Amino acid sequence: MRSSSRQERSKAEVVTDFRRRQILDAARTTFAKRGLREATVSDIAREARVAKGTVYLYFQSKDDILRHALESGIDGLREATLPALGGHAALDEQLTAFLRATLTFFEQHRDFMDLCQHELATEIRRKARQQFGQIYAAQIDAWERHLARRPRAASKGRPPARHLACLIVSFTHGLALQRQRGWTDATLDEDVAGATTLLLKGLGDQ
Amino acid sequence: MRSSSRQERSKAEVVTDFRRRQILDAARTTFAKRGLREATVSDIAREARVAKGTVYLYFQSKDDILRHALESGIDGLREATLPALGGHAALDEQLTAFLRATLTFFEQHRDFMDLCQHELATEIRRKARQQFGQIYAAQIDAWERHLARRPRAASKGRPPARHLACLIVSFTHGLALQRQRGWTDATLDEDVAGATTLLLKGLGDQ
Amino acid sequence: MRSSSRQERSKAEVVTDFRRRQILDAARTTFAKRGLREATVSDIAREARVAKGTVYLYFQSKDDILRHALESGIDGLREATLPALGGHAALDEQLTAFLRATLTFFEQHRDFMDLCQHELATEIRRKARQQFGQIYAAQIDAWERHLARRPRAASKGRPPARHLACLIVSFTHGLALQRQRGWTDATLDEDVAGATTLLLKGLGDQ
Amino acid sequence: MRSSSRQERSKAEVVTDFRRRQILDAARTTFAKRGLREATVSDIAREARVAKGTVYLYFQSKDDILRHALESGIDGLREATLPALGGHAALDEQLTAFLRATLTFFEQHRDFMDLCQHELATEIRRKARQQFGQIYAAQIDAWERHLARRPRAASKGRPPARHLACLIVSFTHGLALQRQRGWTDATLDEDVAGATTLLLKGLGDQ
DNA sequence: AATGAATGAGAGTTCATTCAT
DNA sequence: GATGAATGAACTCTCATTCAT
Repeated sequence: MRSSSRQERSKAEVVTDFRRRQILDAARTTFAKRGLREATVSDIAREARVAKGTVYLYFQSKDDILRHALESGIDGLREATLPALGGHAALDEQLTAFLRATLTFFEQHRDFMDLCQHELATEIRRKARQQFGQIYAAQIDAWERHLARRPRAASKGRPPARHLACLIVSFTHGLALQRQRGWTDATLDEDVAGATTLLLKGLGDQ
Repeated sequence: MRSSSRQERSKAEVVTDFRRRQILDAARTTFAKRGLREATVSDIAREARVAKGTVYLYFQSKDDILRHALESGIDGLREATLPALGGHAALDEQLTAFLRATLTFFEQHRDFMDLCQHELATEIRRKARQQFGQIYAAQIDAWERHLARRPRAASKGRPPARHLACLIVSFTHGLALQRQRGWTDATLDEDVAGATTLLLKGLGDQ
Repeated sequence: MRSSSRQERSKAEVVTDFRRRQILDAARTTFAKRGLREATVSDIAREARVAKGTVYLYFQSKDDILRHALESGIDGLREATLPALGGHAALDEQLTAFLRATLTFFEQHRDFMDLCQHELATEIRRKARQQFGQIYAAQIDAWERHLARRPRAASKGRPPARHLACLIVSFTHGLALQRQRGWTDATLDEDVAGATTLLLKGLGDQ
Repeated sequence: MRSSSRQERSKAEVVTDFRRRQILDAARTTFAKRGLREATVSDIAREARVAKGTVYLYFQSKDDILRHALESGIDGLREATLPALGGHAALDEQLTAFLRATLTFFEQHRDFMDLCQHELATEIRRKARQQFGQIYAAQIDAWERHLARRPRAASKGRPPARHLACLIVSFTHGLALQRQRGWTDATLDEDVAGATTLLLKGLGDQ
């Protein structure tokens, strides 16, 4: 009896998780397709192939859906990019890894990142931007630490590591956006390689 | 009579132009403050100090207002950045000029660019993006021409000029966004100088 | 076999009766607590500690629940007040008994009567009111018979028994409502005694 | 110019007042006809012969409409009944005046009083009831003062004036309800006369 | 030309009811 | 028999647009 109850519960949890994910996926798609405000709850429900009311069994409101969609997306970006900066690899490998991770993430979550870039309104935008800001700050910190490890890091006439770190992150982010919007015709590999080379030389000591 | 009619007409045109500009300014402000969908036509009218009905004398719809607001903003970006790339100055001066122009424009039109980055939906977003894309393409073309002029531009082992041009534009754009969102603490001059140095070395021939 | 079937049936009937009563009690409580429309079927089911679907095994609809809840409540009022008027007691005893019965019933079924007074809508209200009307009519009839029995009942200059009966019932009902809403600070006994005295003198022959 | 502006303003105010009254009247009718929750804003708008949106130009919400409808109704009851108790007329005249005022008000505002008696939910019901309570308290106070003025008012064996005042008010209220619900066939005059006589004798000193 | 009251389509949300388990 | 997830009709409220003044 007890184990049955446990099974039941875990089954219910699985179903709930499945439904939430199903609706969240539909929401991301619909938000990206229609726009944040233009996407109606009916649209989301239709995309998820459930009734409108069902959506409200799993989320409290349209805003709640958005919050959760953002949250999981932002977590994804953090997890995709920060680990690549943790190691002690050489600068070029590090650059390549970071660029690839960022560009790949934007590529794979094109819809979601698009949404984040374009449609967040007022309150929620502030929060989301803050969270993105934290990720970028963490990326900059990681790069700063990394650059500071270089020999002659603080040699005279050289820009401080922090500033260079900022530039790396800005560059990477700009490249990702540019690619995401289709304003480029290079392959991902070409862009990663080109940017690595450029940055490597740009940061170089000679 | 004719001249009077002309005067009348031209006077009417002046008034019409004034009203359109007045409403467009109010629209940009309101769109930036409230968000694209959250900004109501009433808000815009109030900000422009005219009655709601008056707005519809000068624009066909809310979407029409947005289209015109975007158009003039995008024109501004084009005019602010492309002329800086037309000359035959040295690479470092060119880089500095371009970076400064872009960053300054984003700074001065923070609200508008913010709006363009965050809220454009579906149809209109596509069009606006296309127009931005044209500007970026023009920037890339200009840079490509510029880089191609360098001695040994196409030397072996060196990335093609077009790709480097892409990277310059991406980098600049990324930096502008980063600054716009307040995720940096460097001054504009510091960022321009730092980025110029990095790019100059990154593009260098040594 | 047959007797087993009978037993089964009667057992099933007992269970059914139990469930119906259980749900009806929960419904009365919930209706009184939340209001007629504000009380949801979920609320009622939760209060009855059964699943929402179970409610629909015993009642056809929310309205059906309400109908049955009202019916049993109205029956209660009838049974509480009419027997007190059947006897041949003296006028003062009769008055006291009637007043006490009515006031006590309202007191004990405060929630239910509250509900009846405040929330019945349209169709069902009409029916409930009709049933209340029948009770009041029966009360008036009983009082009329009672008053008509008095010596010199129809003496000249005296209001007809029917009218006096109406007044008694109105008075009693008004007093009950007043008490129910807490707009009085007298005890039930004081009100019964005071009203009896007043009516007794008011009906008196001197 | 100024006077024109004033005229304009006052004209606008008149129109606004008219519309509010128009909608409020429609609301009272609809609330009474359909029930408080069953009456939709569309119903009210239709009854008022305006569009749904128009209702929201004059009231903030459905609840706001209800609040205003109640307020004006409750004010009406207060103004209809309390002045009749202010004078120094003889007891019988006072009784007649009070009974007639109350019964007439209920008769003329049958729909509204019906609504107040039957459908107020939770929060708003509490407030409305409180306000009704204040009116009844004021009526009781007035009666108490009046009764206390009688010679031998506090003579031994006689119920205190306050209690008698309560009974008068309860009686009147009960009679009004009874009439309102159609559970009587006497005319208003007959009921006023009958009740006056009964109370006069009931309160009498003989 | 200018106004703003009026409109009504359409949004988000709730909940009585059903039905597969 | 009992469950509660799923449903979708119907609600309240917003706002782009119109039009009589």
